[in-house]
Amino acid sequence: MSSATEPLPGTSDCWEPEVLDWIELETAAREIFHRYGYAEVRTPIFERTEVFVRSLGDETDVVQKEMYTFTDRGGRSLTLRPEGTAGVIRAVADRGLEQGEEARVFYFGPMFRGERPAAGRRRQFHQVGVEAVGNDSPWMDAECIAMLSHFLDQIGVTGGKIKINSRGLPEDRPQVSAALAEYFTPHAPGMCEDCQRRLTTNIWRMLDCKNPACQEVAAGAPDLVSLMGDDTRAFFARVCQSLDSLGVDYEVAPRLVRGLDYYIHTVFEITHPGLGAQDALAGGGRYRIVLPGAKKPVEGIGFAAGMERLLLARASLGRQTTAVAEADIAIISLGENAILPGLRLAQELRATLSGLRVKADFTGRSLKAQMRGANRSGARLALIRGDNELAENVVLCRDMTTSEQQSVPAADLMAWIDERRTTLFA
RNA sequence: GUGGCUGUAGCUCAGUUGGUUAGAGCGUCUGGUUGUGGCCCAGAAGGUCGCCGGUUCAAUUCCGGUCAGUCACCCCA
Repeated sequence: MSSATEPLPGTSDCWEPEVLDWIELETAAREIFHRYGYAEVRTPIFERTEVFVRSLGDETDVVQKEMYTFTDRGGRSLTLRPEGTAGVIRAVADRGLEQGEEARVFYFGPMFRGERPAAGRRRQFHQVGVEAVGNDSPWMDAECIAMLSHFLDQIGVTGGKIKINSRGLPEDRPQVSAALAEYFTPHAPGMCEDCQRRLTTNIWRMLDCKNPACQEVAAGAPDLVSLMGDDTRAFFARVCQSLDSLGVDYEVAPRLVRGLDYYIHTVFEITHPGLGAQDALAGGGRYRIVLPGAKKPVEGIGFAAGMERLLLARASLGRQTTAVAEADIAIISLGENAILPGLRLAQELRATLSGLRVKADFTGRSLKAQMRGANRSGARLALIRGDNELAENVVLCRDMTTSEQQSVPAADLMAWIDERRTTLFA
């Protein structure tokens, strides 16, 4: 409403208790990925523009129309990261990998794409991702997908569907594209405008058009993997066999195409019915990236999951966010003389009774008003002092649950609370 | 970037077939005798009816534009 204070389109402010869901998600991600021997990495939120252009591919939609790119004071073109992989690969390359050395890392943080917001799609969104860099093993792909599945189970996002496919190697693509062109060209007049355009611009995309008529045509398209080379087919077969052996539930999706150019071999995606039109929870695959100035490409496997979407999917399963009280102990000071002693008492409590949340009221309002505030804060114990208590050197302790209260000598207060700690703040 | 729907108090929404002081519930604040919360009762505060322009004697109500939200397309997490 008040546009001056509203966050920009596609961005939002996040408050407790939602913040607690995010922390829980991050904690679960750390716990799971550490279990697989991955280490957390934090890379910058902006990079030189070429890092993304070179990695994602200059023809991709992300690069062509979705990046937040700006020129800095030194005249360099910089870009707010639209995804996590490119920056992580740059960081791994910068640190250097010995021959045969692997880097297994995970990350989370904000990503930026200048798209029109929709359900589950924001301009600033957040991803949790992993990258296993410096390997070319199909078993690594299988473990990566299994790890993603494990992570989803752990955070309570059930009901997702894992779809996998192979994009083959660059050398496999000309023959696949040719076969697609041969198949689609005669059907093109009956397909949507987008697909007629894709016939020349991005023929692979014709496979996953959502237009019903196009889907019907695409359903009869040749099997891509069967058109690829022996090694590619063997690689993909190994990935599938490994997943079978691990008991991971997945399906091969011959028409799964992903939008970034760096993918080779295995690509995968997890969709979830609780999400709406943007139904991808997570996506990833094997990639080969050539960084600006690098001689050799870096190969790895990874995925990224949209954190907003993970939370949406979990909410769609009926998972409630648990509201946490603001405070365990409320300190109420009546009259000006009591305010500074109240401030000091709060500090003493925080120092002595670690883990308890203490909120002091310095408004000088009526007892009634301060009690109302204490109640609203969820505090289980109210510590009240006015001139009378100060004169007698006691603190009036009120149990907000039972409404019982008693005067406790100030000198005994810490011990008094500590004794009741488990019953009061269970 | 394109299209559909929406835009009235902090929140959820009524309402005016265009006509003086725009309503409810929830929330907030104060009070219901001296210093006691949650329930109840009473009262109060709080709105340029998103913004700009047009039509009209008169617009929050009609029209246009714009901004924002939302959903969908494109694409992706």
